[in-house]
Amino acid sequence: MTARRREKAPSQADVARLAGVSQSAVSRVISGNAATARIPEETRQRVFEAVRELGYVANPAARAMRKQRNNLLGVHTFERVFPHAREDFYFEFLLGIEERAEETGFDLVLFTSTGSGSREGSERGERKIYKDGTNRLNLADGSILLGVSTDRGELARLWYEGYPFVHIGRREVPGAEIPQIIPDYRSASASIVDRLVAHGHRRIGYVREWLEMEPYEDRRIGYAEAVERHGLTDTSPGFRGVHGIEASWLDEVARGAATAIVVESVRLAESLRDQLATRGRKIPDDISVAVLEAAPADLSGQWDSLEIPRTEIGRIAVDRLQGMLDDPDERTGSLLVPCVLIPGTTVAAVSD
Amino acid sequence: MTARRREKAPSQADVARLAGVSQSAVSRVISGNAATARIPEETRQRVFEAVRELGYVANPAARAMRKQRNNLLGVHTFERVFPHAREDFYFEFLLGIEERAEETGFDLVLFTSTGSGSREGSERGERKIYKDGTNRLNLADGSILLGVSTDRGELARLWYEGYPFVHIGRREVPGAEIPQIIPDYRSASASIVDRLVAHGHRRIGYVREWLEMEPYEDRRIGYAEAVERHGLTDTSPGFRGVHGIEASWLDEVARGAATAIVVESVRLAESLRDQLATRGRKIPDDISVAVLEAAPADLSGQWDSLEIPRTEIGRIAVDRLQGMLDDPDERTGSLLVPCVLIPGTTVAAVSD
DNA sequence: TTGAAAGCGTTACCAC
DNA sequence: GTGGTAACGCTTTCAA
Repeated sequence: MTARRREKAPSQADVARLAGVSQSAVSRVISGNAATARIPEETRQRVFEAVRELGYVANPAARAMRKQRNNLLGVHTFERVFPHAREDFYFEFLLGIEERAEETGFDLVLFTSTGSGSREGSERGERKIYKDGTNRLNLADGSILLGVSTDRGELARLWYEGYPFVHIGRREVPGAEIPQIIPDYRSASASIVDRLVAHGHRRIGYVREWLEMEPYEDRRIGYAEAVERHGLTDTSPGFRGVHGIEASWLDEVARGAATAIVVESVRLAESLRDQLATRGRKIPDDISVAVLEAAPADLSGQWDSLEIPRTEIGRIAVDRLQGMLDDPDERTGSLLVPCVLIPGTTVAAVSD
Repeated sequence: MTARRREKAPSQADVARLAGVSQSAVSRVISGNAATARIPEETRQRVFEAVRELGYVANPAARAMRKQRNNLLGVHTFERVFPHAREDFYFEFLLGIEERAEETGFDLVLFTSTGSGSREGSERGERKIYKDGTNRLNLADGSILLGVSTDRGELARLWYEGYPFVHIGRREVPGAEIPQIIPDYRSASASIVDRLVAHGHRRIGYVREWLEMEPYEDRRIGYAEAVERHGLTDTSPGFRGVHGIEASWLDEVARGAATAIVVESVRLAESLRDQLATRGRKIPDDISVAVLEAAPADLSGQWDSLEIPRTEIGRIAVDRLQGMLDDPDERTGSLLVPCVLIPGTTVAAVSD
């Protein structure tokens, strides 16, 4: 037995010839469009036999061209997928996307060709949508976009051209209403504040990351609104717009300027813990701390934090996109996905 | 600014009309086939302008159909990718595949549509290549297959039909010479034995997993050959074909029946360590142990083990496949990739 | 230098 | 019920 030299895959025409029917009959038998034209069992059998004999399989390119549909969903990440996949950033999103794609019978294209291309070049592997005037995304019926260093101009153009896509994570693009699946950091931040208030805290502080992207904006807005709503005082640098942890402010905190602190990241929370420790203050006995992102439990306990339903968001993105494909008018509307609060061991009732 | 309602993407015909040239001229300008027919700068400019004005981008399906080429590489895993991606099984292969695909300007299709489809159904998510008589792999120019492929018939058929693919990992299919990228477990196992011998061990044992797949066969053959070559004695159950660890044999080992043991997996090595401990025997002081797979260092040290160059194998698979695409006659030949030995803390010179 | 025209493999419409 | 036939959008000869 030897592999057939790949000269030309058999086409419907070949099948038709062998079966002694017309090519269009073959098409109808294979596409199973029984409703339109019932084909006598006898003919069907002849066709199927020829198909088997020739090992015929439909040519997806031709089919795609004809039907303007591929059953292909694109996934465009603005950085390489797999180096990040382990950290939880892309990983769980993709998990959900894959699951849902499988359930709904779509294949997934990973747009890797749009990268910088060099081996050493950018470990970041920054990728562009439009490259030498051609938009590879068109290969797929529609795409899910995610990543950090999103090029807003590309998003705008993509949207303007009417290409069906959704973006995971909020991304503001002037003049374009990008359909987005957004973790609701804003409400989550507010709830965190509510929780602190419920524990009796009235003087609280905020520590922010240096990033100015929308997801952080959302946290800040939600926090600020809740502070306002509860009539709390916050004089922390983070609340005023400074990122990182200021030593002088921490001194004040150690002296009682705040009884609770909301922190944008685990990284900062850990640093905060250490710096408080050097000032003889313990979490949560002296100061309560809550984190505005997903925080794995570690040896010192579990941060009061958020669960970001990434897998679910991935699944939703697929459904949303398919909705857009089915009904091209549904090109609007973003979706807010709630984050649930994870109670930990770092928030306690106010002590004084 | 409002998103263009996606009626019909502009075609070359539209561009031609706007630019006042023929459609074929547009094609030649865009595909940049300057060699065949030099187009006057003036015309080129007119075309490009029309392209920009219309926002024209080539239709990949049509292009693919015409050129019989997609610049798409398929990745077919026989189980879901992402649930496993974290464990090192698929992950590092994909890392290499992605890297290399990016470097060579290919996109990647993940064949997810071929799964069972149900949500609850098979967490395993077993996937088939041929599903209702259609072979989705055809979507890609060629594919890389990996995973625990249960269905060898599919592999045989795929090969017979002449579809270009490579398989990562050795997989024996009667009557078909599947091009494979194979971690050289056989040599690696032999080297492990050599290493033990160099440390003075003459009575050694073997512990095998219950799986009977080729990768394990390779380890067993390599081991057996080395044992033979060195004229060693091995009376262990694993060497005779029994899987798992037999208590009665361990008793003998504790009494000195063997001074070194080669184990197929970390899982078994850990179990072995515990069971030796209950018999008052310590690794490596009393018994040396080496593992025939990649073993992460843990608290109790680093197993003497293998490094399986998975990322490199992923990269090689891409290159190999592209080689097959460039030259369809190169449909033969598998590739053996050496595994390097990782010295650890579990092999010592023989004590008696 | 440029344009006309022939496919590539499917699907879908329309006569028969 | 079935078989022509016209697209789908592109590339590539072949003439002009």
